Amino acid sequence: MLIASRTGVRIGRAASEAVTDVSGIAEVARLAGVSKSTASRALGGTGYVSEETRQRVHQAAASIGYVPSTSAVSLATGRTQNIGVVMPYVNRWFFAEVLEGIQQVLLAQGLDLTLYDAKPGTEGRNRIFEDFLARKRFDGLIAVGLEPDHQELDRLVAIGRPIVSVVGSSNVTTVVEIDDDHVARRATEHLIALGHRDIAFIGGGLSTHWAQVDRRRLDGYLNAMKTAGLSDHVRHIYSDVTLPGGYASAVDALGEARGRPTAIVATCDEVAIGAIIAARRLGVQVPSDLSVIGIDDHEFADMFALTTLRQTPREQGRVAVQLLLEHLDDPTQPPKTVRMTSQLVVRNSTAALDPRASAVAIDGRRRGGL
Amino acid sequence: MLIASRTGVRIGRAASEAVTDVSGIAEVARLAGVSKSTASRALGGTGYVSEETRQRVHQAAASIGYVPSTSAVSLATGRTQNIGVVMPYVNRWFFAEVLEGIQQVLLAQGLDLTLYDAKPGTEGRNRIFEDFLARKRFDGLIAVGLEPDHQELDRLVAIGRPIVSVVGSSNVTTVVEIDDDHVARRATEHLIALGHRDIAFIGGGLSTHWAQVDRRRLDGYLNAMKTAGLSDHVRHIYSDVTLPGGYASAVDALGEARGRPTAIVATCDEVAIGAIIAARRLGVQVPSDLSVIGIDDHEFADMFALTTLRQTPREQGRVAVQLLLEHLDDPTQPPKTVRMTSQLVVRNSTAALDPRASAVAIDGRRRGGL
DNA sequence: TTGAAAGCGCTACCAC
DNA sequence: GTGGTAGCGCTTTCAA
Repeated sequence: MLIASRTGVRIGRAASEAVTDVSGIAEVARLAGVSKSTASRALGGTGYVSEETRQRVHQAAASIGYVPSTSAVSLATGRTQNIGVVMPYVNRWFFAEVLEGIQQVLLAQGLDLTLYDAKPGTEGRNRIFEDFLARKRFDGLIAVGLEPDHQELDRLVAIGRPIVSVVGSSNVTTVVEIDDDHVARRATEHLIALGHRDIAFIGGGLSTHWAQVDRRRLDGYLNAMKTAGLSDHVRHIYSDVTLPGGYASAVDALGEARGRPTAIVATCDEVAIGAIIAARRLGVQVPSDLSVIGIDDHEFADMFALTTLRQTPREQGRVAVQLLLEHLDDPTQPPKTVRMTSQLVVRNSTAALDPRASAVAIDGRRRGGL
Repeated sequence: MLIASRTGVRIGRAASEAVTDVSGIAEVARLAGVSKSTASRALGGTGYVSEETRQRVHQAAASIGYVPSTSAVSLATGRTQNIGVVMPYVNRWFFAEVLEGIQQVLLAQGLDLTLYDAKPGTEGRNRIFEDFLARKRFDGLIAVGLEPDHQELDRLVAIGRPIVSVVGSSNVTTVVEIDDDHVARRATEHLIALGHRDIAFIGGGLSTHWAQVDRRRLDGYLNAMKTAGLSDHVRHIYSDVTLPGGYASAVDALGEARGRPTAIVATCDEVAIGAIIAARRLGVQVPSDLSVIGIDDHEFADMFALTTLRQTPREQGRVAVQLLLEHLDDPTQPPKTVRMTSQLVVRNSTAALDPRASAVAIDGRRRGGL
């Protein structure tokens, strides 16, 4: 096709451009026998147009397959009909799910989605904050798990467009999130209720990005342990917040039977699943030797029979768009925080503590303590 | 805003727009003591401007933090400085990797990325092809594993913008891909060289989307088997092309020792890893009882010691952008096909066939044959 | 209810 | 080298 155009492009080009040229709103107006303004009104649904003209204009538009030029519309109205989405990763379950939720409602609304992949510590991230966002090629912004630093936050505010954060813990923008502290606490309490005492927390620490979320979940774990009088049993296994990260850290931490926790609270399902795979590899039976609980309800959770606290990032994405659109309609609305609920899904990775295992664990602890 | 504007916004509007107005190129020009045209030339880098004026203009621009209006620029130049990316999934390793590769070079080039998530069989996909793409909010398009049907392909061509496909098998657009047939053949040959005869292929079939890629890989497997005189040993285990899909199908297929293949070629690493997890679950030792080879070199491959044929989707994404930009520079270029190489990565999921296992397998086959 | 005309902010052509 | 000026394609007053 392109090859063909090689020989006689001049003509092809000219012709094709002529076709495009001619199919503007002016042509629609001409065909319908009205003025540009009337055509615009008829098409846009704004202002008074007689039903008859409206139909005539619409037919004319349809007949030439009229599609308004987005840049012309944007220039004239100040609206881009486009939403920007900034996130640090797109290759992790949570982020991909949120993105799909966002995309889904944006498509239904006829709005475009411009993606900014702001991976922490990259040159690309700098450029996004320095150059890309300033272009304001969007009517509003959704920031997913961004955790911007001070400077970045300033930039964000400076663009002067409505922003909704998903997992943002921001007091300046509207936020959609779950109560991380509370969720981690419930996860820990589930284990405590099963009789576990030597419960470790795995996650956060190696990676810098999830710091805030991880910190809150760690706090939830610590609070639950403290409340149960188990502060002495607290243990934090540092791990990258990825499946292989959880695997690697768990392989290290679960190697010897002595001192091994009887249960693990993972900062998210990916880490939990990594830990389960590690346990299997080490011959540690889940859940009889080791209980594991996660947070997410990841798409792999079912396959690993993982007990977890379900969150629905896709829904969070949908809600984020909704809030953003509301704000676009009425910019006077103050920022709000929407807390999504989360539900315990019990599968088969957690079980009541085996008395013998307990004895070993307690023994291990004693030895460690002495 | 809209509500407000009805009552008395006139003022608010005017004021706020005035502020925006003032930081346009006209203001830059005024500050630099030159005309708008000169300012434009100085900023755009096009046309003759004395070094001195250029500096003065740039300073003026910097002093007020001038950022050109993208819609105005687009309208005037016909260029959007934006690239559209259409893909059916964003939550699968391959697609996420390609997307990151694309984003990476786009960011470096100062180009925006508009994402269209065209999940097969959804209303959203229809809207993308019917409405969104027709808006041409982009200078070019990258289609990743899209496998459009006839009608969709027509739409694609109709938008009249350059297109590059990643995994597209298209004769109308430029394509970046690996040689799926060849890669699957090499995977199969690796197993044959290790002495395996009962080699099954797992993948494709349940899902419709990957049909073409899967078909090509299946063909590669079939060809290798045929060449080795093993056509009688051919077996296709149908599986969804996901990790849980591979797991579920493998659990079904590997249940009984009799008739169990001694080796598996998976259509991709996700399926391969699913199969490995299933094998472990069933007490089938990998690689002593079962060899598994994949295609991808997925981020989990190392953790499962998976032997695989590496492909680098991120690089494919980068190359796709490069090709697109070249085409944008010189639209007369005919479409081409770029084949990325792929390399065998031997880890520990494949091993030479154990004579005893072979006997059992052959026995099983015999029984099946009678 | 409709049409004329004035921009939206920028580029690019054409004189100077 | 530089400065007018005419659009890019659409929306939106303002009059009619």
